[in-house]
Amino acid sequence: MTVFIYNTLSRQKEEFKPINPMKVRVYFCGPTVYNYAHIGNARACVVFNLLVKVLRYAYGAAHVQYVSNITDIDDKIIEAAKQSGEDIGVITKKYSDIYNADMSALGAVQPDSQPHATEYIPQMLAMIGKLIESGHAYVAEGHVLFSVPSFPDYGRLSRRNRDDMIAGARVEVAPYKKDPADFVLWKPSTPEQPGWDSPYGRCPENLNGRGRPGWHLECSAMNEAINGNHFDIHAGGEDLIFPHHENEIAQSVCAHGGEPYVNYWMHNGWLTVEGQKMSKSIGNVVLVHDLIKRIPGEVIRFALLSAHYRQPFDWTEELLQQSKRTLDRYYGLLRDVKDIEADDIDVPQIIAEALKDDLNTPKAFAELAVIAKALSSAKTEAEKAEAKGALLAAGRLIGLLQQDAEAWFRGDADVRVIEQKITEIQAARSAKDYKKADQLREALRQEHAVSVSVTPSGITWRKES
RNA sequence: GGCGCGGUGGCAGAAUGGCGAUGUAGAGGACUGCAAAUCCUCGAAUGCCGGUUCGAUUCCGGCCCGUGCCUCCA
Repeated sequence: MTVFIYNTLSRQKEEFKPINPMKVRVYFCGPTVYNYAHIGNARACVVFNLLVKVLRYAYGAAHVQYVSNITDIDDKIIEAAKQSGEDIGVITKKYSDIYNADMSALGAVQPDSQPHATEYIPQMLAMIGKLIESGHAYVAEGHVLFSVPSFPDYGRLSRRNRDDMIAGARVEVAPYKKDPADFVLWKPSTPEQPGWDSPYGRCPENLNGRGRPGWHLECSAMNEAINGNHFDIHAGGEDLIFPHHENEIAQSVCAHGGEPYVNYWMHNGWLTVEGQKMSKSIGNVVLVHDLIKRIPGEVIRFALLSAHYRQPFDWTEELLQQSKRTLDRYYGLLRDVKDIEADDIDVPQIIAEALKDDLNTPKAFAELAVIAKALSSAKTEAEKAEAKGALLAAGRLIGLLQQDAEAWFRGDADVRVIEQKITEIQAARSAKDYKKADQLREALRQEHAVSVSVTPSGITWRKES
C-alpha cells in the first residue's frame, strides 16, 4: 500500500500520506498550446501519468483525482497568432487536440479534469482581489503585482533567498515593481491583445481596464476551484520549480490566509537529444507528432520510462531502437504462447513495490525482464500461463504489452496478401524446394518489408519498420 | 556570481557500509535446410584524492568533468 515520493520541498524521499485516502488529488502542469508537444513534454506527461496509475493501483481507481491544465492564454500564443494570422481560439483548440491525441498515442490516460485557463478568469480575479485586500498584492501602472516581501516563506521550494535572486538577476527590473522579486498577477492588454474586464489598470492607455493574467496565477486559481485550497501532489518539469511553482505557492498560501497549498512537489529531470540541449536554434527539437508517424507510441513510452524520472535523460535513436527490440522480444514471447490462457493474477509485488518506490521504473523494467525470462524458459503449460499472466499484469500497470501480439508484428501490412505468400512458402518448404521458398521470402522482404521466420510450430512473419 | 543535479561494464541503467541487478551489444555453444527467434555458457563497470570504518561504489570533505535553473520552457 505504501507509496514513497521524492518531495522537492524536503529534497528527500518521503512516505506518501494522503490528506484523504478516499480522494487523492494530483495536479500536473500541462502545456501551453501554441505548438506541437516535444519529447520533453511527453516525458513529464508519461511519467506523471504513470504516477496516477500507481496511485490508483494503491488507493483504488475511484479514489484518485487527476487534474492537468491547458494554458490557452499566454504571450507566446498571442505571438503565434500574430505570426500565422489565425485566431487565438483556433490555435489553442488545434494544439490542445493534437496534444491530447499525441499523449494518448503514448498510452497516457486523459486527466479527470483538464481545465483551460481562460475558463477560470473570474476565479483568478477573485484571487487577485483577496491578495490585494490582504496586502499581498498591489496595483501599479495597470499591473497587479504580488508583493514577495509580504510572504516570508518565499523561496522555500527552490531554496533561494531574495538577496541571491536580486544579485543574480539578469533582467532589468520593471520600474513599477516595489521589490525586484515581485511578479505579475495581472497585466494590461492593448486593444489587439486578448483581455478581460477588470477593476485594474484603468489608465489613459487602457481606459477600459482590460487585462490578462500572469502565467502563474492560473494554476493557483484552477486548483482552488478543482482540487481545493490544500491538496496532495503537484507535479511538473524541474524547470518549473522556480519561478512558477514558487510563485504559485506564494499566491495560494497568501490568498488562503496561510493555509498550506501542496504537500508533495514532484519534478522530472530534463532531457537532452543526442547529448545536446533540445532547442529550436540547434534544430533538434523532437516532436512526438513526428515520432509516432514512424514508431509505435508504446516504444516511445518504453524508452521514456527506461530511466528514472528524476535523472537527466538523453534521448537517442539508439535508445529508441533498443526499446523497440525489447518490446519485439516481449511481444514475440507473448505470440509464442498466444494459445495459452494467461492466469488472472495481480501485478507481481516486486514490480508494484518498485513503482510505488518513487516510480522506480528501471527496477520495474529489470523485473519485467526476469518475468519474460521465466516465460521464455517455462516448460509446462501451467508455468507458461502463470508467467504470461504476470507479464500482462505488470504491463497493464506500467502501460505496456496490452496489444494483441500478432497485431504488434503486422503493423500496417496487408495481411491477406502476406498470408497468401506465406501459404506459398509453406508449400515450397513442404516440397523441400528451399530455393523457391527462399526466393519467395526474399520477395516478401523486398516488396512488403516483411521478414519470415520458421519455427517448430509454423511460420511467423513480421513487418519491419 | 547564487542555487541545484549528475558521473556505475562498449551503450542504457538500478541497487547497496561487506557477494555490484537488468537490458542491449560482444564471444562461444545448442537448435535450424538456411536465417530469425529461443535456450545454455562467458568476459566486461562504481571519475580523482583524502577522511570515517574491520571493510566505502555507498557516508563525510576537497577536486575534476558534465549539466540544469536564476528570462519563456516539461
